[in-house]
Amino acid sequence: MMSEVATARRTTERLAAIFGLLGEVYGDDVWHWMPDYVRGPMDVIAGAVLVQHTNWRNAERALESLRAAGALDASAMLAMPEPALAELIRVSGTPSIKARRLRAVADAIAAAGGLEALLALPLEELRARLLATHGVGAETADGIALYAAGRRVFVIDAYTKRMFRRVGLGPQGEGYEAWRGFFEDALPSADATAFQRYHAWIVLHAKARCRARPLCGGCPVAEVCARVGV
DNA sequence: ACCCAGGGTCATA
DNA sequence: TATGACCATGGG
Repeated sequence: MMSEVATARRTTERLAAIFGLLGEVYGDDVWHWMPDYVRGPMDVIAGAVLVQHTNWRNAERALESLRAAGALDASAMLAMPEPALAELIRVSGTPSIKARRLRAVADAIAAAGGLEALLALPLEELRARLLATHGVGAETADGIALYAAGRRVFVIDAYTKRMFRRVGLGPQGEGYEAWRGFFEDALPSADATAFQRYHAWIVLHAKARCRARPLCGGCPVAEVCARVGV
């Protein structure tokens, strides 16, 4: 029986090996997966809401629609009737729901005294405010904290859980906080920029035709799957 | 004609 | 804590 310390070290080594290989395949350009039209923090925040249960293609169309209407801005969203906002983002699906959520986020921004003020809050305060916002759950909140505020937060999504469970890694339970803590604790030397890359790589890898047989042969990056010991 | 997509809320047990 | 209905559009 390995000691707890040895097990933890082994976990860290395996994670380092996996992310090292993913890095070889996908490169260090974090923003490669998040296209050019994402120009700033507000784009990231609005995009995080718009992409919920929707593909990026449609989320980006909705984002461009907002930008073209001058509505990619908290005060502009609050000044607009909700149905009008919904119409702008219809293409991303569930328009009335997302319009309400965008306005809730805009409220949170205004309450904090502006976007920069919100993003500058201490991490725990930032997470708490985001989580208290209608339409913002754990994943969306952490996505904002990581990519808009540049905080050291490991974003957990369905891809991450599936992929790492497949290789026998992960926390005891399946709860969001357990998963987040697992990566943050097991990767002590990784900073916020590294976490941005890691999450991007996981998404890219999961979308690389690994859906049928995740992390095994048959996908374009099977070498990664093979070399991490699946 | 299905099925899914980078979720979250709300109700239920 | 955990499961299910619901939202609603575009692409495969």
